Amino acid sequence: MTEKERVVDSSNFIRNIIEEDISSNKNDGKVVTRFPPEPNGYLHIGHAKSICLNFGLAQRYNGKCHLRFDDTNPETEKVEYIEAIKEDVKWLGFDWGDNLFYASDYFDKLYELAIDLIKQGKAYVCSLEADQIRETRGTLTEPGIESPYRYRSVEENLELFERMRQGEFPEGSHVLRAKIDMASPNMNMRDPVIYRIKKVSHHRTGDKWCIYPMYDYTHCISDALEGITHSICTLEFEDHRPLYDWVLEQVDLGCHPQQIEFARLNLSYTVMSKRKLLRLVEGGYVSGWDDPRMPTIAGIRRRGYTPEAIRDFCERIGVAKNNSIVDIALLEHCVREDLNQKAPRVMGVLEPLKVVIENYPEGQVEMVEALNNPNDPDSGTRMVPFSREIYIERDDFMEDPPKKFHRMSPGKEVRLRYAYIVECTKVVKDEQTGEILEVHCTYDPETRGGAAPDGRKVRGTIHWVSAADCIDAEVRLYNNLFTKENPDEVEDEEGTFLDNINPESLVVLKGCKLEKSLLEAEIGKAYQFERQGYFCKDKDSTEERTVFNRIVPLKDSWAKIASNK
RNA sequence: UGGGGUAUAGCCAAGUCGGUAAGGCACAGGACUUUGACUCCUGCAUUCCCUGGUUCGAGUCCAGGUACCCCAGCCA
Repeated sequence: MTEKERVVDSSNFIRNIIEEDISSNKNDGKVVTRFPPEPNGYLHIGHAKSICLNFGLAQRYNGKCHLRFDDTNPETEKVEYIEAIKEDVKWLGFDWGDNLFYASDYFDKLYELAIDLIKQGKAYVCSLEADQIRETRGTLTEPGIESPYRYRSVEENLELFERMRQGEFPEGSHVLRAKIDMASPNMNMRDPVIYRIKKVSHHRTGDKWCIYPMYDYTHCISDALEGITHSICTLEFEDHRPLYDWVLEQVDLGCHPQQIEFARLNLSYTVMSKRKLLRLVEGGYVSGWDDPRMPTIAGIRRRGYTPEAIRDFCERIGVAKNNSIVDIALLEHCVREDLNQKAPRVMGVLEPLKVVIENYPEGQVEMVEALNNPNDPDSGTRMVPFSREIYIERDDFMEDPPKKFHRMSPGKEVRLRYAYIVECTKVVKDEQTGEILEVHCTYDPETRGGAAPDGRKVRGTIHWVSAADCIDAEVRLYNNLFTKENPDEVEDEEGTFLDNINPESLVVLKGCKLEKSLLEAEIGKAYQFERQGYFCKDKDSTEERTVFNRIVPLKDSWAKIASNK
């Protein structure tokens, strides 16, 4: 383990539990976890926390982590999601090996065990309608009322359940319920439904079944069948733990995993629930599940975030039972830290301003040598064309600059990175509007490469691109999707999180001028545009059109100073 | 007014047997700088939700409060 890794290697309560279990030789010292998504949507960074936790624990303790699709509700699930989820888990850098499972693999066994429960008198077919079941469940403060069907004979239950399976009854006419305690203060224990009739075909089992088991019944048994030792889930399942344990005690599979709950991830300035994410997509507020502003794994990947950064982030946020909202700045920090190490540097001008170097020979082009990554001595150099007409960033020129402005302004010297030291001699403006059209400079031929042989100090260094030798691009700048740390905080009662969408979450820049070497950039590969941020080519790029995404901007202490004025 | 949880800095979060508050992010200074980036220094909780109690000693133990989150799907 390197020094850096040790820094973020902090313990958490789950690791403590597992370490105690290992030292007491519980489960023969083995650790088997699982990541159990329902294939009814795309994964987001909250799932990444769970994936990193479960797979990470397995790695750390030489165990295994299964990928298991919790596919018990065919109405909402699709194979398309299964494929997307697998891809996301792989992209994050985890490997389930042979341990790919589906709850639907266990439908036969689950059915068999349900019959067992009936025979034990622990489950019964209830013929109440859905709202009758709801009405008799009681409230948070009042106990429920027992179903009139609660004491049906074992024979009758067996027969009815079999007929449910055969498809003899319409949806909603009967369910199988566990017989526990209608007066339990825990609502989950008030004779929960464990099987319901759904006459829909399943994406894996086809039309074999028309009854499907419920989560509470399925999940614990699936865990036990797979020999899971630690079944880690989020806080809202804490109330379900007694039911998890109850089911396993009744069926006795010789394995009783321990359910442990932790707090799900919330991030500032974004939303994480499947429902809200779906609304953003369906309402056209974003371009799709992989819109680079989305906190989905697909969005994050397209944006250019790296799996390494995500894993580091998940390590740093820790694991606890506290409801919390993590500052998105931490995620961005992790992305910058990772990209700073590996992203090749390049020059790109986002909002171009033409500069003419008056004393530079017309038509001359010379190649200047630039470092690919000053922070990585092994990254080598590249040659960048320089000529009489170049573009610089509009922000890097001010006709009448404030005190600490170290960039280009009339009469002041500034360095063009890797090229020459220049001095602004003239500003050309539109006579009508006063807009600055171009700037003229002279260069000092003695300063090739940017060094001053006489040792004179030049504070500012700016990036540039040769006008005749650059590519035109569209650059998409992304900002927080919402204007509020907590998007659910709305002004008036009628409002929703959608009212807090940041109108500047996407800013499209056209006519950006990029260093020619970017022509061959592969989609998704991160580059640092020096002094700007990290960018990657977007999949929307074509032969005719180059599109880059801004992954994350560089920190900008000048912007802070300037905005304080 | 039932049950289950959680409270340590602006945001995360560690804190085993009670021994005198880790770390990261953010923020603020400074150094360095051919990226106002990076890196490097420095600062940032006399106090752990509150009130009592036990103790030589309490974030840790005890008692009583308070605040917030979750639960009444034939969703997971």
